[in-house]
Amino acid sequence: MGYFLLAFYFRNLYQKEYMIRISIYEDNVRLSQLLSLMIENTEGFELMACHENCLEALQNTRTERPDVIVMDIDMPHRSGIEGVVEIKSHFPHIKIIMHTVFDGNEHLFDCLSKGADGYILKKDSSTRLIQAIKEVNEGGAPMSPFIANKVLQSFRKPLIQDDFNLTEREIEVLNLLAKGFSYRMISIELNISVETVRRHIKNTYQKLHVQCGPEAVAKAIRGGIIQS
Amino acid sequence: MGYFLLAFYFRNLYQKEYMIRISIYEDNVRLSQLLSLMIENTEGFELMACHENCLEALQNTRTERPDVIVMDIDMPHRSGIEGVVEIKSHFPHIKIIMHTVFDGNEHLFDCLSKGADGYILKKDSSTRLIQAIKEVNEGGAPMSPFIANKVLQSFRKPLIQDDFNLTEREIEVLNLLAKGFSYRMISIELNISVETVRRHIKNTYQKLHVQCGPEAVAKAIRGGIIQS
DNA sequence: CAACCAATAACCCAAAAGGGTTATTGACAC
DNA sequence: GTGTCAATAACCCTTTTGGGTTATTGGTTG
Repeated sequence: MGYFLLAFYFRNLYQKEYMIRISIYEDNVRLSQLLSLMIENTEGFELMACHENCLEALQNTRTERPDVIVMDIDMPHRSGIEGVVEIKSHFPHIKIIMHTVFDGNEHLFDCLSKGADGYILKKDSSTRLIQAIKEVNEGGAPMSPFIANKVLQSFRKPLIQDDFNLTEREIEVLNLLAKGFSYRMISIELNISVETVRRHIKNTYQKLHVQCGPEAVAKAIRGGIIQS
Repeated sequence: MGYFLLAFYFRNLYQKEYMIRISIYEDNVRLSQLLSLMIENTEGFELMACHENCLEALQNTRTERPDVIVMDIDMPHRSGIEGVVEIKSHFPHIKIIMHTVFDGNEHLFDCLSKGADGYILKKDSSTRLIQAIKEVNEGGAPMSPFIANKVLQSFRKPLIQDDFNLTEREIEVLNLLAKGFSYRMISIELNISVETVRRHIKNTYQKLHVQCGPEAVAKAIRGGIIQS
């Protein structure tokens, strides 16, 4: 009997080590019950708790010590995004998957910049969320296809991005200008006369339709002509 | 016999409509043969062609009319990235999945900004690529977990981003400066004296450790103090 | 209530910037 | 071989910019 208990104890210990500890923040009780059920019935998953808001997120996290948090955004009193900020600032290693109906850019990029590790839409199947929890726990970044696409699109530079026909030399000068070089310093740096520097800058202003250095630099950086 | 041929013809037509047409660009012949085999033996996939470089990418694409292109990056004569640019500029609707060993930021964000629709590392299993082709064809954005993570990380703003202790007013002035306003114009806009504008700008320069307008604007935009 | 700071304002002055005009040279294209 | 254009250079002249110094007012904080 003693051996049996010991074996049982070790078996549990062993299991626990490989269990993914999960906490949920979701104000829709029906949904959170569904999620709870699914998680509890998934091998390797251990549900730590379900919360209807993230007022005590920090407290909860300290006691529950989850590996992965599933976080709704629209919750009473305190948005899930605030929860992400708070949790990530204290426990940056804990993975947070956003689970929300919002598919707009606003919330999406807000969450990502605050450190969310995944973004799954509620309209996706619940099994997708289960899969996402595994993915994020293995270091991935699960996203709904629609979301992944938005993210990729955010990198696409507008192809119509004209470079305003600036010549290489003009761009070179513009770069130095943005670094705080005066005309004189630029002329020394490039081994040309100040007058030529002035000439390049004048041409640049005309092409960019601007009338002074600060405006030119702003336009150039925003337009991707000079690196930011 | 005539009926049989007709039926056969229509069956093929019918099938073709639901086939995903795929072209491959890959200079490693052993790998491309493997991929070819896998694609040809996947239901719903139709392999259009395998190319060892993308010198004729445009030509090829015109005749093959693929739905999805699997594109290596490191190929002789012409990099896959150039291929992406060329193909996407003429056929923006064709999905391109990068399939490469490069997992560095350089190539990754270069490809994404040029319009790649997916990014799968070669070290992933080949079945992952097959799955990715399906995903991208359905409008998703397949990425290796490691890559997805890099992408998400690129959104995380450095939390230590100091605002250099600029006051609201100073930021206001800086914004106008970046819009090409002279001190005089700013003073009129804000209904303060030119001297005060000068004062704000002087303080701003000190806080930013810069000595002129263009440099200040560059630093402010890059530091996120003023919107880009 | 003293200390601090943001916002305001003024003065001096030298250096830098910006607009206009003109010109030469070397490449590349038609 | 003529035209276009990038890169180079010069001159003139006015306005703007930027560094230094000093000072007042009102709000916040210890």
